[in-house]
Amino acid sequence: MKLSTKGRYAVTAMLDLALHTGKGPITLAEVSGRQHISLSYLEQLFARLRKANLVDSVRGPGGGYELKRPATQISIAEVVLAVNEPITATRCNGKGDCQGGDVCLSHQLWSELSDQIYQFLSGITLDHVIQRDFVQQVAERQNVRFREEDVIAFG
Amino acid sequence: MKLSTKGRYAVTAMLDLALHTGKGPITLAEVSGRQHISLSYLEQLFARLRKANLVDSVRGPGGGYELKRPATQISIAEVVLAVNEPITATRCNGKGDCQGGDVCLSHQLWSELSDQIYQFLSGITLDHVIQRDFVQQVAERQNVRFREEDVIAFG
DNA sequence: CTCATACCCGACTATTTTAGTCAACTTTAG
DNA sequence: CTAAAGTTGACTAAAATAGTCGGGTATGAG
Repeated sequence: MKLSTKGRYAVTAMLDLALHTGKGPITLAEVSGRQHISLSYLEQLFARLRKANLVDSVRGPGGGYELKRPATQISIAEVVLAVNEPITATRCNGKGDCQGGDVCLSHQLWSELSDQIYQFLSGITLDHVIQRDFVQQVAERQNVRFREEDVIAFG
Repeated sequence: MKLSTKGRYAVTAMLDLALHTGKGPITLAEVSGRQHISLSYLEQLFARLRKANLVDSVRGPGGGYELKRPATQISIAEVVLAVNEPITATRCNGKGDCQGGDVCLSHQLWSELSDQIYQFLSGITLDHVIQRDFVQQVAERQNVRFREEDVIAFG
């Protein structure tokens, strides 16, 4: 699992699509304008998103992209994986280069952790993020108290 | 929040330290040998880990590094943050460059998500990773917690 | 039909990050 | 003193990131 600005751009763009569903295809130009991501870079990202079956493309005038599945059915993990090369284990690529259990320990530990992060992000859909943000804004408007949930949830 | 090979190296090295506590300081040469990370690169990483108060250094012969706090008190999030520059928001760095709420939406959305990942990794300590079964439990607990929040927020 | 719109694709490039090298220096145990 | 170890800074090669450019191709509106 890898999280970088690249994944962030992809997720942001997908969230933009999710926020504007139901009005037909969205052009990348619109996304570019709204989210300030260069059009050409978006084209690269969406080429991968399309290959990963996360979006459908409609060519020609009036065309654009739309989510292939509803926002409730697309996880953040899927989006991030779609645009990122799988992380390489640099040495001992599972081939058996490394002798002794101790040497492979690092990869084992990391892969253990990486799995957990993946599982976590698999549980968050595009819809979750949009709704959370909405809640946040409403809460802000109502001048509700400080973010107590975080303390409760993760303390 | 950013996850790359750099963070992985740092976490791996810290796990190595955690696995060898109680026998005095560990030299970077040892870590390098065991985890196959170049000594010079480890030096760079540990310079940051030291500044972040995650490790203590002992100079001179017989010296090395040791965890500043017990492995149960150091989270993965701390380690990753220590070695990574904070992720930049590229445009509209909170200064107010961007007019209109719509423009800043992307950053809001991402920061929302980034927070969640950070909270998740804050809940995992070095010790948790070493005791593998524990990781599973923590992750499960937090996953459930996250979904519950959504339901509550919505309901 | 045709033309503008929008996706599609590959090559190229600048910048940043990653990963590592090298050399000089400081501290300190023996 | 001397050798072992951390400390620091300058440097660099390779890769990833974040684009740009320029030409395609499909297609719906006129």
